[in-house]
Parts: sequence; structure tokens; C-alpha cells
Amino acid sequence: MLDIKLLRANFDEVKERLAKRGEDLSELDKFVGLDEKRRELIAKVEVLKAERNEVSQKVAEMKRNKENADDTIARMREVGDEIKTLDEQLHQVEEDLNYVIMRIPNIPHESVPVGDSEDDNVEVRTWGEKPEFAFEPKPHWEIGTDLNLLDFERAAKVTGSRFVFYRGLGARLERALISFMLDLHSEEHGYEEMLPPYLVNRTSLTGTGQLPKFEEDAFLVEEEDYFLIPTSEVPVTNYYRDEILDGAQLPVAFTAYSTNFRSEAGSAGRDTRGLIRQHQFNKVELVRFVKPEESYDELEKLTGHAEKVLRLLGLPYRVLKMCTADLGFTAAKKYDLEVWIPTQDTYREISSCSNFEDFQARRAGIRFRREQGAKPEFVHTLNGSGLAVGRTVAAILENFQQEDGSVVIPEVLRPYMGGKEIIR
RNA sequence: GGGGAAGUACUCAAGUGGCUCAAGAGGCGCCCCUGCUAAGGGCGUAGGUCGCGAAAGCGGCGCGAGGGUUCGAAUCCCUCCUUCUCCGCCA
Repeated sequence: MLDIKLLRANFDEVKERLAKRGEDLSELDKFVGLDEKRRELIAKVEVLKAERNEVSQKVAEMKRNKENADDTIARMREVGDEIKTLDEQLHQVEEDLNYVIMRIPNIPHESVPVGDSEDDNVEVRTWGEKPEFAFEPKPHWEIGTDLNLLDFERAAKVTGSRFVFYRGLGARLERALISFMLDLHSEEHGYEEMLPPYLVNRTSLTGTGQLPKFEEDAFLVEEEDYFLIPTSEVPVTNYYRDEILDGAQLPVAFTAYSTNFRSEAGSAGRDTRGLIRQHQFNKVELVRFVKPEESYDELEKLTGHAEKVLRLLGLPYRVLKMCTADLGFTAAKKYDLEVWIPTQDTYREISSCSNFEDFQARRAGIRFRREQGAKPEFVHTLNGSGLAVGRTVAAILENFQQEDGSVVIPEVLRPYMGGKEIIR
């Protein structure tokens, strides 16, 4: 959510910056009229309410003095009716205004490249050596199935498409990665580990920006009106919803493992095989609450923390700076980490690291005081995957496969795999 | 799932329709007193948000949330949420 005062004062400039995203902004034009109407109604109704407060005191006094207040009461009855009418109009206008502002995306940061599509994302750096195979490498779903690590067929029977069973060392590998990532971030990078709820309410999803625009992307438990989390960003960021933090505590950093659930509405036919696009997947997330002036340094730091995982695993990757068209609804700036997937001869997204500035904080009411008694300010929130675990498994299977069909386990994972060096 | 009880400011807490547009206490802040400490005394303490305003300031809202009744609601009514508790079920 944008600052309504900023929008009011610099409407044309904000609109121009939003236009770089290439999204439909037709709703935005309603803002000016609704905002004016709202303030007009407030001014009117507040005068009447002030009168009502004052006269009510007078009536109380008259009653105490046993005077007759019938005329005054009759007059105030009319004022009361008028207040009621105006309040109803005001509520309607505020609802309309809210509809508009909750659907306006974040303003791209000035350092974000302007672009029309994902083709305009900018490669910032690459790391690692792509593997050279003296044989025909197999896609990860074949390796996983051949080595009895993954079972897609039975998952389709038990649940449906885009689900998977992990078995044996496959399950162990997933668990090893989760532990490795959590340990790295909590012990080396200074994050506090958190294990959040996997179901959240509507207010939380609105706070982080998934609602109201993207309801069809999430799974809903209708009876309770709870949603399965699409990422632990949602519960972890909303942890401090409607709170005022002590500025001395900032930055606050959490790392959270969770299973994530996505309906993948609109991606039918894409990545239908393998671990890349499942309805249910594991992810270790990084979330930071920071002071506004530090958030862009913090974004670089956080991105580095996610990269560190790939470097320690020895997986080749690149970092992309996302262009205005590919930022997503909530981010002001975003880096994607993409890991090398040999059989697709391309890099695939394995992490997104974003600075939301105060966009989420404003929606979720997350503020801080610089010092005791200071006026509350919105924090800046950031998050990034550190990393998507299923995709990491896919990358490990493909990049470290051997001619005999076995897979070499990255050294850093071996302590988590009972000392095993190879999966065969 | 069923029955009870409760949600008031940083904390505790009084308050059953109008001098409560929230008493009191603790805590916190400032000050006084005391050589220091302890103890004591005085003053302050609703934060936040919205509107108008260049500002000073003025006004609206606020007792879990949202509605309703009323000239007037912390107080009465309805719906919902949360916590505690008893019963039932349960890993």
C-alpha cells in the first residue's frame, strides 16, 4: 500500500513511475475523486459531531438542573439523522477508496531497470563452473525415480498432479538441506530461527500483499477462512503486524523453514515434470525488519546470505536484477538467484530477494520508534528464499550426477546425510 | 463441539446511560529533599490515527472488533474475535 499523502501530493509523478511496470492503471484515476470526496465528507460530519458532543453536555446539565430539554433534544435528533446519513456515505467512499489503494502495486526503486518483460532483467553476476558431461545427462526426475528418491506416480494416485513422495535418501536429502540452510543462517548470518503456522487468516495475507488481488493463487480452507501459506514470508512478516518495535532492536532477522502451498493457477502446462513447480514444496525463508535508510544495504546483505547457500553447495548460479515489468506486486526492488539446470540448458529461479520498503509495513501496520517518545515510523521489510529446497534437490541431482547414474553429495551436506558421500 | 467467566491506556484496576469527553495504583519521565544510598515529597504521563491549518492550534475517533438503540454509550442490545475455565473428543 502506498502512502496516501504521497499519492495525493504527487499523483502524476507516482502514476508515471508506476506506469513503468506496464500494468493496467485504469483504477488508479479514481483515486483523486474518491480522496477529495472522502475529505469533504469528513469535514462535514465532524462539524456536526462536534456540535452533538457540545449540546449533549448541555442537555446533561439541563437535566441535572431539572430544566426542560425537549426542544434541544428534538433539534439534536435531526442532527443525529444527518450524521448517520453522512457516515454511511463516508463508509461507502472509504470502501471504494480502499478497493483502489489495495490494488496499486509498489513503486519501483530508481535503481530498477525499466523493461517490458523478463527479457529485460539484468544479469548482475554469475558464479561457479557449469558441469561438463562426457555422457548424456538425465533430468532430475529420471535420476530421482531411478535411484528411488522420488515417486511422482504414486503421489498422483494419492493426491493429484504436482505432488511428490520423497523416499529414502531422497527424503533424507531434503531434510539435510533444510537443516543445513537453517544452521547456516542462524549460526553464521545472525538470523533467529522460527517455525511458523502454515495456515493464516485473510488479514495476514492482505498484510503481505497476496490479497486482495491474488486470491486464486492460494489454497483456502473455506470453513475457517484460513489460507495455506504460499511462503513463510506471510506468517513471519505478519508476526509483528500492528505493533510498534523498539528502533534499538532493528534490524530484526528471522529465518523460517516451512512447507508452502500454491495453486499454480495460470501455470498449467509449465514445468509439469519434476520438482520445479509443485503445489507443495519446502522453503527456508529469510525475513528482515529494518530501518528505512538501511534497507537497500540490507537487500544486498540478504541476497548475499542466499547466495552463500549455493556457493557452499557448489551449485553454479547467476544473479538477476529484475526489471520494472518483472518485480511482482509488492517489491520496490528484487534480485532473483537462478541455479544452473544442465538438462534444460538454462538457469532456473531458486530464490527471490526483495525490498518492499514500507509497502508491506504500511498494510500490516509494522512500525518502530527511533527512541522512546519518538513518533512511530514504518519499518522496511525484506525477504528472500534461502533457498527453495525442492529446486535445490533438483539442481543437486542434475549437476552432480555421474555416468553410472549415481549422485555425489556436496561435502557440506555429508554430516547431515550420515556421512554418506554418494547416492547410488 | 457444549456450558460458564472475562477482555478498559505501558501494567494492574474502578466504573450498570449524562459534572467519567475513563477514577485510583504501579511503572516511567522531570523536579525537590536528603553528603551517597534507602526512604520521602511535588509535577507530568492516551498513545495513536484522521480532517482543517503555513504554523501555533482546533476538531473527529478510541474502553477487544463491527453494527444497533439513544439527544447522549465503557455502561443497554446484536454479531464476531481472543483469553481463561469445566465437560466431551483427540496426537
